[in-house]
Amino acid sequence: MHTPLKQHLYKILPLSEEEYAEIISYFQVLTVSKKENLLEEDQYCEKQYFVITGCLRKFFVNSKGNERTTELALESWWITDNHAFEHHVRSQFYIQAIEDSIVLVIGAKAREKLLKEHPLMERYFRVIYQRACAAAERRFRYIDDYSREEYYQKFAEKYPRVVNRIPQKILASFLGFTPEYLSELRRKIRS
Amino acid sequence: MHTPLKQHLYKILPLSEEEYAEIISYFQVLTVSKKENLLEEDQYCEKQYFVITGCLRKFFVNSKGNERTTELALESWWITDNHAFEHHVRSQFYIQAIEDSIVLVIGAKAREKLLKEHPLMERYFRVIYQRACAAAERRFRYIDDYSREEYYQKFAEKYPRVVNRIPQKILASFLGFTPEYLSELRRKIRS
DNA sequence: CGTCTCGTTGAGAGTTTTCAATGTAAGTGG
DNA sequence: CCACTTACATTGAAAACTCTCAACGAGACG
Repeated sequence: MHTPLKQHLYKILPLSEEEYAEIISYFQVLTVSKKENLLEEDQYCEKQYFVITGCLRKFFVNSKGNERTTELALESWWITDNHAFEHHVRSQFYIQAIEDSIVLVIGAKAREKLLKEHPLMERYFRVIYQRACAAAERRFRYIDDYSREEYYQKFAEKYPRVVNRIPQKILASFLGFTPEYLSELRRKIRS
Repeated sequence: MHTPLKQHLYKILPLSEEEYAEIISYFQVLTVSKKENLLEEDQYCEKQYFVITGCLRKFFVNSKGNERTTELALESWWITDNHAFEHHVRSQFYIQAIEDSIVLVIGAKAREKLLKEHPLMERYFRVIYQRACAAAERRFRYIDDYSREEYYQKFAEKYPRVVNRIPQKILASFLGFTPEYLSELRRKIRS
């Protein structure tokens, strides 16, 4: 069950089996079904999630009442509301399962203890966050570089698994436009 | 000269004066004048920068030949192309001084050594990157939540220093629209 | 079989961009 | 310090893009 996290850790850190076993004991397994929320707006975000199987998303409800997806997390991705998590303030986001999923959970206090007891894990999370930053930087670049149509096309080429897996409504809200407009783009591309 | 970094470090880590002195020895001071590039497209990005005084930006040239600014770095901010920096590939970005600036520089190899000799610094960078992620998440939220007009207004309220300090052309390219449209918005708001 | 959500379609309205022209501020060399 | 040059900011009109709204069809699920 913990295998994906184990592999993820080993790719970044040299760990003994013993140390790995101790580290993994800080995590709990959680099963969530489709559409279930792991976090809701106005709640404190005390946890960080690592996706074993399935798919999560982070979204918020905008001023017009529409859901806007800001992040997708597939297998072996971390997800949380980092701002709320670090500063212990209420979240402005929801974290929801797109599919039935299995995730690993670690609470804020447990993570603090983990980092204290196993300083190597500082390196692990440093690398994880550094990569997340790099991904965000490239995403800003993409958004800016391409028209919505090109952006959708590039995304579909690069992540066909994602496009075919998640509802178009969610994909549209992630790419930054309306479902109707996404429909129009798809038709345009088809012909 | 190193004071801003010293304060930044001390806010995150408990350091002895000796350890601080060793750490700081990994950095070099660099003076750049307005419009000077610290990084150019197609170069390898071997360095990471910390702004002491002045202001830097990261931008790229899009398919239409326009400059799009993806990141601004004022005093006590870190900036680099994280993707190119980590993977030792050529960058798609420029890093340029908006004003005459003084920055601290650390190279990729020096940083690896620093992290090895002073594992505490893993924690420092973990926190830095975690905050950068949180900032990126909130930025995605803002972009999605508000119309361009509202986005500009919110930004101007929140960062008046920035708005009054940098050329509108750059501000427009950071906020994601054309300078002409920014002009129009400003007039609209004025009246 | 109903019910609900999701995806599609089309028309009209609102937004943002493009392009070209003008005005203005700032930097440079004499 | 002035004259010159260049880059930046503004304006307006037309074109392009994207959204809203309302309606319909298809599939999922109880």
